Amino acid sequence: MKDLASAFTAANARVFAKLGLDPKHADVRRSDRPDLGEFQANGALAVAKAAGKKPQEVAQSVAAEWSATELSPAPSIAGPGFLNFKVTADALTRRAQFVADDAHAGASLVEHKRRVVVDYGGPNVAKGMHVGHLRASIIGESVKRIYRFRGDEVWGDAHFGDWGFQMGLVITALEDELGGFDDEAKLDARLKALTLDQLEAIYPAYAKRVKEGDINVRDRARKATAALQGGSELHRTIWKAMHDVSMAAQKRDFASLGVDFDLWLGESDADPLIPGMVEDLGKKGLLEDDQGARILRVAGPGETRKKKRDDGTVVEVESPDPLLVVSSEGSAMYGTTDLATIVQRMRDQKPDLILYCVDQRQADHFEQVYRAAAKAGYAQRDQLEHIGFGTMNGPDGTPFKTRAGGVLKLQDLIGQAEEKARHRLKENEIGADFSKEEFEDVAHKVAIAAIKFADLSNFRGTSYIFDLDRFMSFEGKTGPYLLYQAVRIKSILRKAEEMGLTPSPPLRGRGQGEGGRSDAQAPERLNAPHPPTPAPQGGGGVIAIEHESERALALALDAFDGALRTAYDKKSPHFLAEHAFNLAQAFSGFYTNCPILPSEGAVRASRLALAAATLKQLTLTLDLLGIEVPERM
RNA sequence: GCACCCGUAGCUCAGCUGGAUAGAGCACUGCCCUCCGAAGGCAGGGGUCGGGGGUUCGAAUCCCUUCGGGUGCGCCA
Repeated sequence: MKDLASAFTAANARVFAKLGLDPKHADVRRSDRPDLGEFQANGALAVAKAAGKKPQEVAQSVAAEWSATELSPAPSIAGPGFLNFKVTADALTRRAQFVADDAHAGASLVEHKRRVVVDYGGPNVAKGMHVGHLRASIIGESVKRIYRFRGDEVWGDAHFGDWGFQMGLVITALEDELGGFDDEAKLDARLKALTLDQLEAIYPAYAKRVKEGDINVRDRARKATAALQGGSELHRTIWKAMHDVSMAAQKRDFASLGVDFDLWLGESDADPLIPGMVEDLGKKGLLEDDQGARILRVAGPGETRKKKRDDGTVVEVESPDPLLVVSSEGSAMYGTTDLATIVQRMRDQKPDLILYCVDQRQADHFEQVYRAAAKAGYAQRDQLEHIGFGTMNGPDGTPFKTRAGGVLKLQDLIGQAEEKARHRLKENEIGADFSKEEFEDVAHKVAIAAIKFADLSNFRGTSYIFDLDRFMSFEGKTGPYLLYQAVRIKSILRKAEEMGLTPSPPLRGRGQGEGGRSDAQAPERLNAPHPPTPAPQGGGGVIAIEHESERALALALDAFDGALRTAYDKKSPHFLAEHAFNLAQAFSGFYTNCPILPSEGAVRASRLALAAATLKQLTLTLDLLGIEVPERM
């Protein structure tokens, strides 16, 4: 069953077609003038010009043709030709009942199922997870869930940063620490004792030295990089130890964030494909020698820009810059690895689409890689898409730093949020009767909900200011508020059960007893087959929409599919975050104005069914954002 | 220097394939708990949508220009 806006649009398109008007202007959407109608169509104005008629006349003929539909009475005309619709109680009730009975809460499937790889997270072997990885992980996880939920076949890939110059740099640092790698036993012992904390300390120190012009370190690190990529057994052994210790720590961090991958691959996994790929690129005549390196030009004819050189002179160069495929040291660069990863994915997953959920600042880089892939025939340009996002900033508006100026570790950030959650819970006298385990579990869920919702309620493309106090507030547009609303409904449904009231079908199916599970189960739930037809209606909980607040709630429930489709099309979870908040608010109004348990008979059954449907859809929406709802809080 | 992104209420942000009176949260003011969780609800004040010009019946939205902020620009990833 279609959502109401789609049903209206389809019906309106038929009317347009019948009148000889272009149906593409027939779009009907939720009204932004609720005083005039619940849905609106503005197409009469646009189409009037093309048809050489007056907007008012077009609107009148459309309105006249509409009179017979069951969806709505004939629309009213306002202003120069706006059409305003009000849904019939019948149509709205049917829709609400469908959402209540549907295992997917009214969400539609994609028309054409695609195979999609979502590349996100992007942790770095030599750097622990910090706040910089937060957005990539949170947004990517949500995009992955949204795509999967709509019916695509989806692989999430962590794409570890475990290759390239950074590895050579850390190996060089270790060489200095040990005074060389000649003593095998010493090296072995050192590798066994290696921790991620140590890697985290080593890497920035050496990166800084190179950045400050230590050519000796730079050249040794480049040689070490080339040796690693060249298959040196010593270098591979050291790399493996670093890789393993880092991977274990990263997996723990992802788990606590509620982020999970189908593929735990890294840049290194694409390395075996590089020699063959470089050879192939050479054969295709795409590579050129340039200052000792081999490059692949991706700019089209006439694509140039001006560039300022270090000496101050300005020259005209091609744009985008060529992709540097092989460095003058003979090693593979970032772009080379990314290109090889495309080859690998096309071979293994055969995706129709690869989404890269990576910082917006890398837009130019991906443009180079995508163009190179298209030129080489590895993928079509429109199969590759960069889902860029802005930075998470501190109060000063620049990328988030700790007070000391360093990066904040992910675990410390989560810990801070949990601490605030504990305080808030205690302040509100929640959880006094909880076991320690449940209390900690709730605090963790509240913390994660706060962090994720704050991130996902902003459009991904823009940067936002991180303010933990604001995010952790239990009031307003926050994660904790949404959890509160969901938990409040759970509480009502529990009471209803205690009163011996027959739970309606959706309550049994999903709403109750679903929380408190591990994160690992979330993707599995979303993998559940999407039923092509709604589940049969149960005996209890027949919905009847009477009160104005019930109407508002039903309209909010109906809007889920539209929000989901927009989030999918635009790869922007914030449309779903917005929906979750609207739904929670609509429920709150309903809760205030329409007593559920204190009412009786059919009214109570209907309201219970509405509450259960709301919980189901709210839980599902939050799940698509990667947010878990506790049983109580 | 060139390119891209952003500038909307006191603050944090939506809206931007052009459409009616520009929205939300916080903060502020005032109401509503003998009633299912008030972590709530309702009402109100608050805006030259950075400035200027243009296209259009109609511009926060499209084009040009200007100012302010951010980011990127081959041997890091």
